[in-house]
Amino acid sequence: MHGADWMRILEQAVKDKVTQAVSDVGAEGDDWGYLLGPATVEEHGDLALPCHSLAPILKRSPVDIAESISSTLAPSLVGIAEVSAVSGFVNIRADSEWIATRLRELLSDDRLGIEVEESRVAAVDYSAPNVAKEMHVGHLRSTVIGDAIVRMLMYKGHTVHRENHVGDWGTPFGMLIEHLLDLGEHNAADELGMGDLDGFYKQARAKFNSDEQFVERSRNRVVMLQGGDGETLRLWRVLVDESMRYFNEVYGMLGVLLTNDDIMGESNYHHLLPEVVNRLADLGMLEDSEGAKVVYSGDWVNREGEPMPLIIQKADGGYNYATTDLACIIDRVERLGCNDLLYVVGTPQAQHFKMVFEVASQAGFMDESHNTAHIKFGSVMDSDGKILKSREGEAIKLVDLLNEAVSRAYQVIADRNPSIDSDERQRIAEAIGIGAVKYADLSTERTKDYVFDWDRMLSFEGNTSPYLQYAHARICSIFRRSDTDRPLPEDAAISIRHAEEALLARRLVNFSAMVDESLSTYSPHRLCTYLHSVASAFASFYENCPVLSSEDDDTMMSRLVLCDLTARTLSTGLGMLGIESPEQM
RNA sequence: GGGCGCGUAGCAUAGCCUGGAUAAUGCACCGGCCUCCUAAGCCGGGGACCGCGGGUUCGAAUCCUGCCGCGUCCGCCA
Repeated sequence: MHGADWMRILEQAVKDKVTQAVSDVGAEGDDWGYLLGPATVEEHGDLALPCHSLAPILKRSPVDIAESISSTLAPSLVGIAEVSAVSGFVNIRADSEWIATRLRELLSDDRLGIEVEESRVAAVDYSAPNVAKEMHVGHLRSTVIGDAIVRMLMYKGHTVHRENHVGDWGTPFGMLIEHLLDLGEHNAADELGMGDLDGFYKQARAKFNSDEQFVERSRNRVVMLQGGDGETLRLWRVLVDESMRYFNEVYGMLGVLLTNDDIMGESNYHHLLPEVVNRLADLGMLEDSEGAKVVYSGDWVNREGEPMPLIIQKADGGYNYATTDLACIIDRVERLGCNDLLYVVGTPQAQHFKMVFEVASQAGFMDESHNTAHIKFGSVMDSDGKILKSREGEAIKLVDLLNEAVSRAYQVIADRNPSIDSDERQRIAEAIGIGAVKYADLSTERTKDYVFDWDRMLSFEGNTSPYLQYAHARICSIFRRSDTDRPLPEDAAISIRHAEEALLARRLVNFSAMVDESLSTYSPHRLCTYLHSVASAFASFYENCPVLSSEDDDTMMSRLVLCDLTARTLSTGLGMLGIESPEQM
């Protein structure tokens, strides 16, 4: 297990010696190095080697073996780590001096140890709001998680295509366009531009459910839209543009990277849909089912236990979302040259994506060199344990949540730090309020459902982004008060003497490993957990190890190094999560 | 009915992929700490049959299996 703390650099430094020591005690043949892992009990050390599985091979007790290995290993790790044996475990603890040297390396490294990887090309499909529908808290997850993954990939040196697969096509648009006409184009555009998407959609839906004439008009309008009627397309464009204007406002508030350049709505893949059908037909994969063209793949079955197909083209000639998703794959592989196809989409679509990926592979739209991942996330539930849907009318608008978060943050700053003027206060309130909302979503394991809790989203205490930002701001405050400029001298002397210094130093040295762990599993929450542990270690250090009033200049400089690295680790880490790090709060 | 996922202190979560020592964190609760670098904080404390039962293993929250509960998906919506 590689939890919140995994001292990868120590593992790399000692691995060969450990393997050697194990074989020296007689366990030859296999490579037993894999037994080496993070110590689960912090007091025992940084790394541990459990010797129990060697016992049957060596015919000795684990305690005995651990002691043998320990005494062989200890001399070879002088200057790196201390070795001890406790109840069948060999424990390895990095020397303070060795860690100090690692810190000095980080001090002069802008990337804080995070390596640039061989560059891949990735498409990250995320956010994907629906035109003329309100963005509610359910959209937050995809947008925020996707954005964090994009930032991590970019930091690691990959080329990333952000793909905002906006719902801008399909049968509802007949209804929406007719409603637009009923309201009067100008009025409707105003309403949409004001961000009252919910009202607009619900009114349209209500008419559709009660007015047969309206239903008829809507149907006709869909036909005109799909037939490419000029005026209809123009009206459709109004809906899309007004909605996008509103979405961009929300993106701006949220501080995500998405812009108009990233919009690749469903309508963009229109021209590829016949191509999908043709290619599948040429491969002989298409079968007829009551007039529809479908692909049977895998062993999916429906309610009746019959094989379940992926529908490619409906009997009426229309296309399905599966077809669009296949077209996307063609586009991303062939036009964009992507290696990684990542979809930040809710868990309910898991089966759909499995089927789509399967068909795409079979059809040769992609091959073994392509990595697909459905980065699924759980649903936001209401207090009854039911999935939260905008249609139900109870869902909280995302903008309202964000505004509330900012105004609460504004109030807290006014209470705690009245010296900050109101412009600056507003700017900081946005960083803190928005950060808190994003962090609340990012910090929990993404596949789990959770019940929406207003207070949870708006909390500024405990494992929240304000806690991390607070640590950062305190450090900035220390530097403001000191007469030492950053960046600090590269040859600064570092000495780790107190327990609080040692704990903080250990955390700092693990940053790059934790970033890699977080990205490799597409799990931003791991980075959150790690950053919280850094901030927490800093808070203890801050209380117990005075910096500016240290006993001597060397101690002060050493502590300033810890402060500097902590601040940079926090701001870099928060930056990957799309959260700002104000210098005061 | 079948597929997938989830179940860890009062609440909310991490740990599960890759098995290891006393199950970690936050909120809430109890007790301490601001003449001292920002108390959005720190220090200490209580609180858990890791859903239930089997199995594998020297060792299981973690792997396998059965059951229970909840969620979600299951052909022309996306």
